[in-house]
Amino acid sequence: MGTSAAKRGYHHGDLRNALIEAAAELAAKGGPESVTIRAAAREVGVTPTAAYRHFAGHEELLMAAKEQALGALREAMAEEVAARPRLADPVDNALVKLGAIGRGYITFARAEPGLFRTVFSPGGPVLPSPEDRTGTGPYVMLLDMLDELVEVGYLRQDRRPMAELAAWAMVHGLSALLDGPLRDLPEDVRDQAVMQCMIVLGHGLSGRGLTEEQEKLVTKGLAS
Amino acid sequence: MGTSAAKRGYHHGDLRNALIEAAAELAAKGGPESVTIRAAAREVGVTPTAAYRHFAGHEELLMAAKEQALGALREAMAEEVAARPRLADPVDNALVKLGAIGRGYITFARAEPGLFRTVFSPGGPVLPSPEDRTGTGPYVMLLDMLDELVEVGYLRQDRRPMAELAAWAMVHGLSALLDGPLRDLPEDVRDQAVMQCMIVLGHGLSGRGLTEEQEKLVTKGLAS
DNA sequence: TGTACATCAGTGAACGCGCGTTCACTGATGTAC
DNA sequence: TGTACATCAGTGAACGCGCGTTCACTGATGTAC
Repeated sequence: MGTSAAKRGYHHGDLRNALIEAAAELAAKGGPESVTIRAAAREVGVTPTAAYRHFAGHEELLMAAKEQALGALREAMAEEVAARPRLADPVDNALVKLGAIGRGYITFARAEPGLFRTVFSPGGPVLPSPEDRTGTGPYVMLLDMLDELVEVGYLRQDRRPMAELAAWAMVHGLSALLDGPLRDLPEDVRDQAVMQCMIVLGHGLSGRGLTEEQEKLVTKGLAS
Repeated sequence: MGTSAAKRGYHHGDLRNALIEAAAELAAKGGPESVTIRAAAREVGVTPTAAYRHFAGHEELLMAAKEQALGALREAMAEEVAARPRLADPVDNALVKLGAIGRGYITFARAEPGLFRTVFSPGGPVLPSPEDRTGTGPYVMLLDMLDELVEVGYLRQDRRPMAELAAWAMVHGLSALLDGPLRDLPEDVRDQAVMQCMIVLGHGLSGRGLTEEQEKLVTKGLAS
């Protein structure tokens, strides 16, 4: 028999994936706290005990939900990037990518707050090691885009290190704030805020605002 | 009798505050999920029922813990700012403040992850309304500092709107990431990341990196 | 100054809830011969 | 092709846990007279 067997009778056929899907739905609705073995089993129409045939325990199911949520983020970002036309000017093209990546991230966080929280809940996935640039994860997309910014001459080589962290921080921070203390902001103000943050980030990556001495002041605040 | 009465015998004397303090300690140790009426009562050495003399229910205690945590953040930031010497050059002075505020925020998040998470847990405090600039809250400190950056001529008047959101987003994002996917970063890399983010933010606020056309590319990705 | 009494601030027992997890079990499946 | 049997994937009942919350209560406090 194939894997086409839906839930019929006693044997489910694909319970593991059904539970993962249910877990992701729970996460989408209520965040990571809503992901429980009992709730997932209930959703699928199966006894909680049955879940233990496929998962060692609650933690393993939650991990699967986190991966699922991360996958959804990846897709959302990739879509946003793919939706942009390729521009002739290489600098322009790279800057558009920067905007697309940021927008994809922030838009996802707003559209799927439960999943977004799930990805970044305590004990979530750790930064992939720098060498591991295989795959098409969100982080890798970001790294490639920044490398491109260097190649086209917008981002100075010596400013490339850690640029990904600054970009990520800006975009992640705004996403988190819009789902937190800024949640009551009117729609149009929110949109403006997103644009403003991307603009500040764009300017900031260029490194054309501060003198070297001023940089020291911002980071240390000790020298004169 | 004064309010100096410690927990003696049947009557506690200051149970409400004792419970709030216990709630804050629980939050510091285990984040907002650890704040329960039963645990707080246990900590104080009192029956859970007693707490209902002073709080309508669990939510009210949690709110108190959030306020407590926010107060701790405020103090940490104020201390960091106060620790900087006043510089003669007004631009330099404002930039130092920028760095101090950011560092205070990020340092607090790292030193007290439980409290930091509590402040920003779902249902946390909402952004104070723009008119309400009384008090010495973290947000007000930020607004004042940015106004100063305008006065001294570093930040262009027309870039002032929403600059606070960009600054907050950068600093908040890094704080969150360092407690999340970046938690395994070695100490020195972490420090460098903090500096890099503050530098990018400093450059970014100046608005001297992108042309107007490039700004549009980053925010829209549609024009040519 | 002493005493009766209202009020306040706690106790102790109990409720129902949803959770994770384990146990002995049973129905369904597939395979060796 | 048919059948015995091992194995797999579920069931159903139960456990203990910590939680929020409510109930009737009681010890301590302070105040009117």
